[in-house]
Amino acid sequence: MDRLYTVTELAAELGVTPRTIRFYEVKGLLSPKRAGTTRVYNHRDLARMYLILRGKRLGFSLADIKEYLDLYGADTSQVEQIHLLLGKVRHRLGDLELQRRELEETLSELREIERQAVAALKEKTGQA
Amino acid sequence: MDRLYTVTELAAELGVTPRTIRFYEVKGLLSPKRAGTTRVYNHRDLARMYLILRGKRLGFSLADIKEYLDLYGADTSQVEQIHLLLGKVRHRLGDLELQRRELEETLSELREIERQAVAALKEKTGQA
DNA sequence: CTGAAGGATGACGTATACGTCAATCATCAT
DNA sequence: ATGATGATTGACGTATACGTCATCCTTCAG
Repeated sequence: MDRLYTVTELAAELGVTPRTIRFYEVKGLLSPKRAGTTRVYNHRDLARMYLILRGKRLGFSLADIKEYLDLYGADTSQVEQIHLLLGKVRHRLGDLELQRRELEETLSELREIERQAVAALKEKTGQA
Repeated sequence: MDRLYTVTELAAELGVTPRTIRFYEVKGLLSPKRAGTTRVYNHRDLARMYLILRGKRLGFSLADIKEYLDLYGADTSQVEQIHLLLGKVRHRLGDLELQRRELEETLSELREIERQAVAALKEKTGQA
């Protein structure tokens, strides 16, 4: 149905403040249509915001995220452009795969701590 | 061999600045011994720094990381303490597992973009 | 027509995570 | 003894990512 949103509505939808959304626009991450001076967001803007927020949860800076967003719908009209895109995509894939490895390590360490805590608990509570 | 380090040496070892390491101390993430007024770091401090830096790469704040570090070697002398620890560990495990899911999503999206780019390239370069 | 609600644009403030610089102090070789 | 080297403690500066007004416009119900 291609709903339209004001900043406030979009913000409410996403659990952020309007200020945040306007800030992202200043930073070049969004560029909504305008009805006069009023910002009007559509489903594409909403989708973009989801990507941005996920990027943030993954610990990326807005600058990183901007580059990442530019990978979607990049210009592939010229072979040169595609090569450039591939380079960037693969670089980012490398970053993410490193992050995943580190995440896995951290997860196992925490699980080990959990295991030890559970064991200690069993002992203390006399469940020999 | 239990080497000892000055701030500068430890910083060089880790690829950060001495300022960073001192800053972490102010924030309560490290507390090296002193020889007079001079900070002296050992292998445990080095290991702690590795954990801190990994935490940063995963996008956590220093405050988060401090809490995380406190999970290692937490006081498990009392059942109550263990329960508290388990709660914190499991909370953090939840966070990390969410992050992993989001990371996987992002990875597949990037791989899809990569796939499309490669396909477009094949077409353009006439490799029908 | 008018006033209240909502949106826009600055401008300034704040927390985090350091960088940079100055002044001081301790130590070690010559 | 001394001066260069390296460490310490402030204090201030900076980039990122917003929060918080204040002020101004527009619009729309009554």
